[in-house]
Amino acid sequence: MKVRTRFAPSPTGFMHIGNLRTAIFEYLVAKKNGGEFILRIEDTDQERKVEGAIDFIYKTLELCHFDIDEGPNNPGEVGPYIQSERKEIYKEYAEKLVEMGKAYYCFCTEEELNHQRSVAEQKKTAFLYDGRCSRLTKEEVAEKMAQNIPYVIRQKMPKEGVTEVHDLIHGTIKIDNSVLEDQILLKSDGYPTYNFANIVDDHLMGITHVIRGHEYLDQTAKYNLVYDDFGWEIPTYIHVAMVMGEDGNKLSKRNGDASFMDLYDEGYLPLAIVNYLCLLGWSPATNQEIFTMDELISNFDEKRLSKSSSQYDVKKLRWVNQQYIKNMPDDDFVKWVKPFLVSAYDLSSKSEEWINHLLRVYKSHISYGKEIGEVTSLFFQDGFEITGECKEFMDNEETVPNTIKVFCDELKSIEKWNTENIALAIENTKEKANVKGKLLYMPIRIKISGQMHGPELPDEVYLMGKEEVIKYLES
RNA sequence: GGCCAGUUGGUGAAGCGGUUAACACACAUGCCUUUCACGCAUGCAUUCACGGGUUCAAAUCCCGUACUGGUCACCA
Repeated sequence: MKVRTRFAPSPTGFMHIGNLRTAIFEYLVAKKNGGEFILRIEDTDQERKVEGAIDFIYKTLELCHFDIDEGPNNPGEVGPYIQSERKEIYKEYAEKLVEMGKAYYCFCTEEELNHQRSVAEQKKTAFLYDGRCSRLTKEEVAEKMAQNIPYVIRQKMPKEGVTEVHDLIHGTIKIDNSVLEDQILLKSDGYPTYNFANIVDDHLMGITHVIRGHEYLDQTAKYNLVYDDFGWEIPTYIHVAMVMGEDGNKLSKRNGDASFMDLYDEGYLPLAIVNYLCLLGWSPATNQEIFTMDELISNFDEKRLSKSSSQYDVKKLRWVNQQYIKNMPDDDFVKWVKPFLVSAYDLSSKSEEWINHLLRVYKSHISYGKEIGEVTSLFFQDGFEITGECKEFMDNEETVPNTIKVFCDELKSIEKWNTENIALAIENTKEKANVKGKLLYMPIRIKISGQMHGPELPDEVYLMGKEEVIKYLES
């Protein structure tokens, strides 16, 4: 049987990093087995629906290089792929269960249930729906229907025994049936509950591996009971451990960097994010850490997924991202970072050539796109003060004034402004001023930038521009 | 509160009864360099949440305790 996995997000216009990680694992399981990856939109909660969210999901998955074999925008045989368009299907299946005697109509109102719930709470006992509507006679049901009393469809759950859940990484889990409530399959608005829609869709769409967050593990017993009632084959379950925030708590939207788009906007490369996310809760059999998508597919092994949750760590993400940056050809790098520089500074007076030179110089200095702004700030500052260590150096070394004077004269005589000639000017200064090492470089560096560090001096001088440098040297 | 799962250094983790407890990030130090970054080198868990048991031998198997997380909706 062909392996089919699915990614089933809600259309909220927001891609949480934990969700994306689940999608990655789903994608890898499918592709590793030569199977198919399906996108299904779970919008049974109409209130949370956001305009354009489907395109947003497609865009995100495309950025991450996931090929969607079937989905709302590229349907296959088993559509529709949007749950709100499948409303009738769920109703049909729910009613089928009623006919089979495995489910029943329930006319209890929410108020009644809430009341019962609060009574139970006062008695400090767990509340489970008592199943009173399952005892309604055919006639009573017909009568209530005729009166148009709103109803839900509930599944009859066994009251005794245990239900076993087989999970690929957790093994067999046993859930006591006595804790299971007669679950609602179809809501009074005619929409299915999330769980029921999931089961029906997964079966009808031929999903073979259900990969989802650990928080669904307990609920899986309820799933199995529905599969059993229909006589459907239960899929392979893989419950992946959750991702925690850097503070050890669950990731939340509040935490800005928990969003894929936020990371993307900050200049993290989608494939680097995917790569990093894979390493959270999964480890390859070898020590390799940087993978192409193809390598990920061939190396992935769901049996090596971790049982315990892991913490999101930006520092490691930065490192992974840096590896990707390092591996980019220079031209690609320039093309990619430029927008981040553009959004940080006004570059209207700068030439294309200048910008490219600057970006190349800083390629090994940044670990994410936005960092380019911080790291190049000395070329965009409006003047500076020489303080602290720098001032101390300038004041205490006798050779400083002369070195600067000599270098300044050398620069003035340069005809073609390029790094080679600047390097030559530095060479000449070394001889004429008879200084070398720190005493040669530092005075210049400090005088033109107010800092003791920066890129290679010829590059720094070059990028600063002749006029500007001479202005600082003579000040 | 009931139930379910998890627990190896600051972080991600390997480990599957006998290893000096891999590897990576981070951190520290050193080298390289005019400096920063890059790169390179070295160091960083006497111990695997804790307590008991099984065994010649336990991070690895069993039991209990603690802690963490999840779950108990006409939300997904």
